[in-house]
Amino acid sequence: MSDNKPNTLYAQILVTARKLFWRHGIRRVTVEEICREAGVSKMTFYKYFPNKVELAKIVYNNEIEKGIARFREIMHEPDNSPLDKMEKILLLKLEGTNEISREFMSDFYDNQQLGLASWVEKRSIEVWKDILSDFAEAQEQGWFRKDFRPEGMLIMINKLSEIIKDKQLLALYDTPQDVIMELARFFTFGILPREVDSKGKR
Amino acid sequence: MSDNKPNTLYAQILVTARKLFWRHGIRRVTVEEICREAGVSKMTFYKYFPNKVELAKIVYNNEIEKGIARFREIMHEPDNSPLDKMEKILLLKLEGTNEISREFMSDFYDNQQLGLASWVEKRSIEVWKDILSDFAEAQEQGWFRKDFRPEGMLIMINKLSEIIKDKQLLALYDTPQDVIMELARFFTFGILPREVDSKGKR
DNA sequence: TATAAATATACGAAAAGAGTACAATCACAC
DNA sequence: GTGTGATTGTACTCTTTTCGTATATTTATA
Repeated sequence: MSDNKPNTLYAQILVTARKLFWRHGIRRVTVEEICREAGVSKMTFYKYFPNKVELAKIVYNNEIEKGIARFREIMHEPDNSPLDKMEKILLLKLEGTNEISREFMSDFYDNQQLGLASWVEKRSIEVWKDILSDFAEAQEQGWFRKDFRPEGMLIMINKLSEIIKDKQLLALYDTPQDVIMELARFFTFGILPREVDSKGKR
Repeated sequence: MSDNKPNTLYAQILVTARKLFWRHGIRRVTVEEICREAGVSKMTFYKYFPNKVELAKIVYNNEIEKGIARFREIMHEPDNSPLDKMEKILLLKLEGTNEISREFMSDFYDNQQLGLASWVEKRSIEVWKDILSDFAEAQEQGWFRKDFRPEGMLIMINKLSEIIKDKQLLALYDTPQDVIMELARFFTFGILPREVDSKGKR
């Protein structure tokens, strides 16, 4: 029924909605506007999506899934050293490929009436589990210290991505990439099992 | 009556409105939102401004005036060589200090009903005259070729500011500033009266 | 304490947005 | 060509949002 292949009307609506939601959030964007921008009639919209909020959920889900995919890719790439992985994950954050627009998210949380906040809550627990299992796997393979707790690491990664954007810090280095490399190095060698320490060098 | 000094409620509303209009345009922003963000009651809003559209006009005017002021400053600074002036004007454009948000402007033009488009039209003719008189003055002082037409130059400056942002061009130079310098040099020496050519060097 | 300024709340009127119905149109297989 | 399903455009109702104002209350200040 709902053709989610690219170059379909379904997809057109989806990318248009993402673009608009990203810039202005959900509440500021109207269904008619999405239709106009996507070059699609309102009837077609309601054929594929029940309403704006459900569309927003789908957009959100797609984005999360894209993030996870990229993340998993990095984690499972065998040629990556732990240092490489750390660097790439931080880069992912920095580039914002993995980041969801503030305008978008604040609408998710503000409109409590719609129950979006609790929905995100539930959804992010699933994602969390997903990512943690990846870390656990990596841990079994000896990528990380046995007693290292992945939960804490995820929180730190988020904190780190804030640090990366810090202007004062940026002023100390030539490029954002340099900051990332520095942080990744600093971070990684505090996590690695001692025997693997040497492997992390590049 | 309408206290337009900073740190007044009037000014608070103005800067808040500008911020919101800049990001989302006029139609997406509500009066109540401006009030909430500015920490001001709705009654106070309507004390100082008749309505949202008039507020938008004031925001627009202020911005234009700020742009003209900076422009005039550059044009009248006696220590500036023509090359310097050109460079600084292009820089002004690049930094976006002088640029008005697209979201904002498109609302001005789209809502034909409100007559904003024609209002902007009228307003920009005045501004145009203003700037052109500055150029004429500069021309009398021998900054430019006698047969040079300032109208064409303004159009070219706008075109140039687009060129500056061109990514392919940026790739050829180390920094945007380099592009500007190059363009300013190129542009200026085609405009100067021949006798002044040497003065333009730096 | 008097006075002006600002706020909070509530309200009716107007406008915008959501979602649906239906006839007209388009695209394409047969 | 004809028929079929997908898509559009228009028009409409119903709901929500937004506007602008009225009124009573609070705050700040001289």
